[in-house]
Amino acid sequence: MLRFSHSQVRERWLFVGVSGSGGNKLSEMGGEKGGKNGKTKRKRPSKELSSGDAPRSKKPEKDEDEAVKMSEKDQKRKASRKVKTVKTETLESEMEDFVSTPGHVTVKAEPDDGDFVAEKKGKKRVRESEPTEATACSTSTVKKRKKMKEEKEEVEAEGQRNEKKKKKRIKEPKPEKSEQPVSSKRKKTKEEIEAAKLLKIKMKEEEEKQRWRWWEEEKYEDGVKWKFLEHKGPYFPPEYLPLPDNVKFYYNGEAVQLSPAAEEAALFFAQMLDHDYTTKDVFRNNFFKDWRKEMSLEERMLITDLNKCDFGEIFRMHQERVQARRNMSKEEKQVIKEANQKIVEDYGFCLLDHHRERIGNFKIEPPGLFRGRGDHPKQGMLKKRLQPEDIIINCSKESNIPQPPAGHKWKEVRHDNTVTWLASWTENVQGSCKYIMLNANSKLKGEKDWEKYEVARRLKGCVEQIRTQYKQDLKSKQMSIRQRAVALYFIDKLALRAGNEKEEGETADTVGCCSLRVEHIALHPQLDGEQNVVEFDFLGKDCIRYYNKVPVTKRVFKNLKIFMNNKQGGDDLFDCLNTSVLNKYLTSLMAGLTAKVFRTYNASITLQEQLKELSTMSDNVPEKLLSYNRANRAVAVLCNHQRAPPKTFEQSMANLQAKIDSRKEQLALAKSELKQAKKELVSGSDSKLQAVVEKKKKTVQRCEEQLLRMEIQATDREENKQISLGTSKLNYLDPRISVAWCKNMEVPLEKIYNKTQRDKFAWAVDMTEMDFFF
DNA sequence: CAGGCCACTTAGGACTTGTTTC
DNA sequence: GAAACAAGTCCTAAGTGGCCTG
Repeated sequence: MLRFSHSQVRERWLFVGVSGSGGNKLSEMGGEKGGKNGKTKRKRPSKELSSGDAPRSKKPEKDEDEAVKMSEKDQKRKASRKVKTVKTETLESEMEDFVSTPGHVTVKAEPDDGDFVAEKKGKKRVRESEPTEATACSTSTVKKRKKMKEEKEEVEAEGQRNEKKKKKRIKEPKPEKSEQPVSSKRKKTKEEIEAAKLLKIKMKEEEEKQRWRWWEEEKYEDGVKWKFLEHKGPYFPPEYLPLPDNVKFYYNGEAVQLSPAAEEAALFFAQMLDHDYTTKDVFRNNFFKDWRKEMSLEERMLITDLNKCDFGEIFRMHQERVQARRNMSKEEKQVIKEANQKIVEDYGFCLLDHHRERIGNFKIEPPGLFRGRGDHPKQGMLKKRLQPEDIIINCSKESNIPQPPAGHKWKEVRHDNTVTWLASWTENVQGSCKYIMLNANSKLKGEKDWEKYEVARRLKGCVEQIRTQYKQDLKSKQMSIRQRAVALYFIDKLALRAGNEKEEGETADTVGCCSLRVEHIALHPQLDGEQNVVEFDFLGKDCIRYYNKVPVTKRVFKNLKIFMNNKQGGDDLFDCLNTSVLNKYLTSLMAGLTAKVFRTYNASITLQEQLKELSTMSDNVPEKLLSYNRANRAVAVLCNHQRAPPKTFEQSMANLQAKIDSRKEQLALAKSELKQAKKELVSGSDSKLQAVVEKKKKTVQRCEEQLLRMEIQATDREENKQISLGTSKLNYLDPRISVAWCKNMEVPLEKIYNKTQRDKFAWAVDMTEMDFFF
């Protein structure tokens, strides 16, 4: 069953699972990996993925036979493995075969105009190839435009946002949800409500006034991120509190008093006992190995088998604590909340170029057990407690340098204004760097975000040329160029990620475009009435399964056949290509162009096109919002942004359906009552009866509206079951498209963006006019 | 180039808070 | 006022891609 109504979306973008198994999450796909093969990059033992592993919910446990078969296969694959170096081979026999095939001239699926998709329905993709008004919104233009508008609209001195607010007040007599008075003891008087509203508006205005309008300022010279930076340093988690005396750990049935370090690790494990993780061998083994490192010699001598460990009492204590926290009184919760607010107030902000900016993650990550995603080889390893001695601080020389906690020292204090982080450390599980950085609504993040969309808009100007070129390159004599062309075709058409090389044995086995292996695709000359279908089945970022059946052009199909020739499942599909080569090429075509820009570009352009196609001015607001969500959803499907269906999905859907049904009954009743009233009115017209009719009419109308709203909600929710809209909204969709749409459609921005999102996109909210065009 | 390091963006799930409904 | 549900926030893992060195 399709989760998304594809008919609403152009064929080009959506080839999601015809068979219906498409897009299922497979983050916990089973299958043991073959042995570790040193720390070589890239090549890794492969899993049986493409052979049709069912989604996790349906997947049967692998039996032993299968496991044996697999390891044999793995070994063969390993034997066949070559180290991937980027070669430049000339295609000889294949080339001949390819060029001499007359087929490619008449391929239906590859019209000359370069439109490689839409032909399926005979529908032509309209691509706005004419240049947009201005690709870059320079600050001066912004200012000028703003000024002009202000004059034109005779806005008061405070600027256009106030006007907006006024409009809002008129348009939306209903206060925002959060502004609604608490349904408290006594009803507040109208005046009080009004006063509260005014106060809220005033506070908003105040906030607006304080907002740093960095987008109206000159940019710094290249590489400089700030001129002054001051902060308080990171906030450390509380020290470990040993278990109470009545809670014991047992080994082999006997109570054992553990040393603090070992006990803390035991608690980490016990806390996770109700989680699937603790049943996995890899997790258990990794944990046990690391736990033993924390033990004293005696403990290590005694505790040799995790299966003989009994964490029951610790687990129950933990459960009780969780419960107790839940059962806390309002007052107690309030106290905690206030304490947390104080911490945020103290540590959550920094001073950047004399503006107070919110820090994104000012808290040091607490110790615990590493929870990798999917089949992560390091899951269960102990994530150590960080000390100030592990932390590097970055701030201005002349600033108030943060004090380390008493009795401690920082690892280093540096003053590097070419980076955006305030503190950093090396994490012990993967050995990677971690950073404390600013919030998404900060200048540093916002400016970068804006820049990202400007690069994507520049791509719009030359994308057709690039497409023409890579279609040409499909015929190249050089294998590396052909592979580059096919990879680019996938990246552009399917919005695949670049696919950097990964260190084997260090992370879960996931791939992107350049790291695809032969086993990840299957070629079908004919499938479901389509020709030249490529079936993708692989785990991408975060072990999210990408499953898709895509008709491709004959040339691409043929090339894939060539690439797969004489290779085994575990071999790289693009053995003459990697991301660095690809990106170098892309950058040569356009400054700033890399593989990921295609994702941003295609996501944003899809949103813009979908909005244009789906939404109508005459719709009411809920209908417009449904259209917006559908456009957003088209992007999420394109980018394969999935989520686990909410646990309560079926139930809440059923509830909603029940509500719809009962409302339907109400509507029917109201209608018949109206009919009756009308009849009575005809027989004896008097003003009382007239009033009754009017009243009934209103009831019917209200019922209809409510029903419509609920039905829209049901549709929206059903279509959203396994799709996550947030990721694309936050990372791929140029906010100016949404802002302009809201203005054009007269939809309040609050319906699309919540407070946090409006903050993050403040630059776009402020500068976008109705005529914005991506 | 390869390979490592570094900085930064993108990502889904867990957890918390707010709202609605009974 | 509690339960159910939705929305919003937090958390940190997992990507991308630049740069440097040899």
